[in-house]
Amino acid sequence: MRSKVTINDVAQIAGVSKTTVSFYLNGKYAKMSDDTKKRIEETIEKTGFQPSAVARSLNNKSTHLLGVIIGDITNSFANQIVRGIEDYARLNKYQLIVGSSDYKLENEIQYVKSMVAMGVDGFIIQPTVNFEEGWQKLNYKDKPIVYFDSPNRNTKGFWVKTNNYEAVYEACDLLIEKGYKKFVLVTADPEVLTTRLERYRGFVDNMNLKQINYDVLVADMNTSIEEIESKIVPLLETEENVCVFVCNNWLLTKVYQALKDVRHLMPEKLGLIGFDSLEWTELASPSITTIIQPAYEEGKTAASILIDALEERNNEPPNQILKCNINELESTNLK
Amino acid sequence: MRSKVTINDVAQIAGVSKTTVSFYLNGKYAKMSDDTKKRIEETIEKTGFQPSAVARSLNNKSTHLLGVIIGDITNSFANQIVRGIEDYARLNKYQLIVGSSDYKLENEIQYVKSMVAMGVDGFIIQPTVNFEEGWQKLNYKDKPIVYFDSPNRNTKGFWVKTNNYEAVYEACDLLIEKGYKKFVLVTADPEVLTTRLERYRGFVDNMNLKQINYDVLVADMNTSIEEIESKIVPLLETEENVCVFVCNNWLLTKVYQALKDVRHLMPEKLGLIGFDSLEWTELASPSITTIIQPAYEEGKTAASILIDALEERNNEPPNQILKCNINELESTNLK
DNA sequence: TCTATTAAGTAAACCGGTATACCTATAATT
DNA sequence: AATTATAGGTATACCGGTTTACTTAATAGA
Repeated sequence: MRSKVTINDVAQIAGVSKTTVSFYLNGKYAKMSDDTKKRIEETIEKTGFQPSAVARSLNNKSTHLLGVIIGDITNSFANQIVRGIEDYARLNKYQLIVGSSDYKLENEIQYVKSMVAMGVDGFIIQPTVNFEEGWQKLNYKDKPIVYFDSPNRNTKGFWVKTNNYEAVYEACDLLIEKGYKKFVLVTADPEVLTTRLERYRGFVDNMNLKQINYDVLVADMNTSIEEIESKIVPLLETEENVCVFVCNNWLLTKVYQALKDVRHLMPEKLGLIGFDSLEWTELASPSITTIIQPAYEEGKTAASILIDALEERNNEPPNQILKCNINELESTNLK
Repeated sequence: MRSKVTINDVAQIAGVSKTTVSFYLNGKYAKMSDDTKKRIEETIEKTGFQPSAVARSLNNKSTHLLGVIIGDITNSFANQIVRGIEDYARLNKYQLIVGSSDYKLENEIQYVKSMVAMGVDGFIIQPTVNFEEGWQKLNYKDKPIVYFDSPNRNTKGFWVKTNNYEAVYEACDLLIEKGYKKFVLVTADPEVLTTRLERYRGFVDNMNLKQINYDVLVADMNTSIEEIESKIVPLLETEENVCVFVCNNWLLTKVYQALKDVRHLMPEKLGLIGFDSLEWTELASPSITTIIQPAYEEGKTAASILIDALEERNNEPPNQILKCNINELESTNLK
């Protein structure tokens, strides 16, 4: 049994050449009588024929496939982005191949290679700092690429980002005004991601300018809760109005646990602010103030930039900076 | 400038026929002198040639692409599953096309169609109740498919599920032993998903057998927090040791909010148990006991079943039931 | 010395579409 | 009546690989 019906089958059954069927498929009805058109239509309906995108791609060069490489799909920020990309892509008849790099260059490169082999039309990537170099070496000159949060100098490179520097800077303004005196920045290695670096700088610049006392605690996935605890809790004995500023979502969870024994001091003696909208930040008591990035919008925007580039619509300046919002809740409500 | 180097370019530069290059690419070195082999190798290295997976797929029929359709990629259970699939797939040189159905049959079908057109080798899907019918109608006899949590009667259909019935049954044993006397089951309509029905039965069977007093509260997305509150809180006046058993993750969030005013009664007068590992359940105070499904493992298992089927390795019986674990935390810690 | 075998390699068909150039019969124009 | 235009349609090359059947020269065996 033939499992798959092809354009040849349709042509034969409808009694026309495959050229005509191809014309029909592409809406080129000019050279076609209404009768022929109807016969083809019926044959397709009857056989359930669906043209092979693979065969199509072979001459088109376009697969209508987008390569999406993010750090980790289980991260809520990342998956909201992906969902944004997906929704926009679907409306424009594109599909997504998705890969998690675990923030490692080698994985990014591996995915880029296999996605190119697969024929993706372009890329959307949340890159690690050295990605640009690796990308240049690969020399895929004709594949457009959109970066998240990491402007690049690549000719064909577009980007979308959020105003990390300003958002953190302004949050610091707010917190200082509220009356917090001593700050602890908790961040993952700022040299790995542009985002982290920008947030770090927004924080440090503001602190230095206003001559506020601060510590920086660099942590990673493997840093234990206890270690974080030991770096923060003792400060509460010697300092007034401490505020902990956590620079990404997965670290916030750790810090929240580390503060277990001193949570009752919030928001007066201890403030806490994090990044991104996690389900629990609003449910916690006290609820946690966070800087919210418009992740879904970022995804949508990235997809629109890429697809516009692919289809050579250049309606608007491509690169965009989206604004973060501060969701002020109880954890920083010092009066 | 030719942007993409093809097998013909390699053949020409290396001074051999493309047949020979193709043999090289596929590791068929039998008909090849060491000298030729080396020349091809060098040419490929120098030109950065990468064979087009699209062209390959056209005769192979295999694209090494898996179609993954889940309810919503932003749901933590779903994205853990996807990550599990991804990791296993990558090791086996498969890539993923991912789509979110929003739990709607029409979207599932739309994705299935476009993924088939794209040439995916098989599917992994978290199906809605009527999916099976829609799938049968499409009649893609040769596309293997793996279902989550919904055994099917489709010849080519494989599945992975968790032991919902047993997990709930055993959790009830534990809670009863702890000393809870009166139970309230909060569930979404059990007739809609197999998963829900199994959990419901595990609960009811145990209660009936041990002749424990229980209520069942059926809620949905639109049920208000107040309504849930009004059904549970009054019980605390008349009953001793009430335990609320919530049967899925999004309902747990609602119930947790509904219990806001009586949370301090936990775990003594009021117990609370939920489903799935939500980030906040461990962070809440008191922390919430949940039954945890091995989502990542489920994804991995699904991928292994599918890929085994595709590569016709039939090492082990394909369908699998994975075990849930109870993560006992403070909310049920009655002694 | 003559035949059989083998090593090394290639021409060409094919996968399922798209696109170009070409064909033919009829209608319209001069 | 002869020429041109047009409607309707097809043959064929091509995209970039894989695979089958075939060729040729060198070597081994009898």
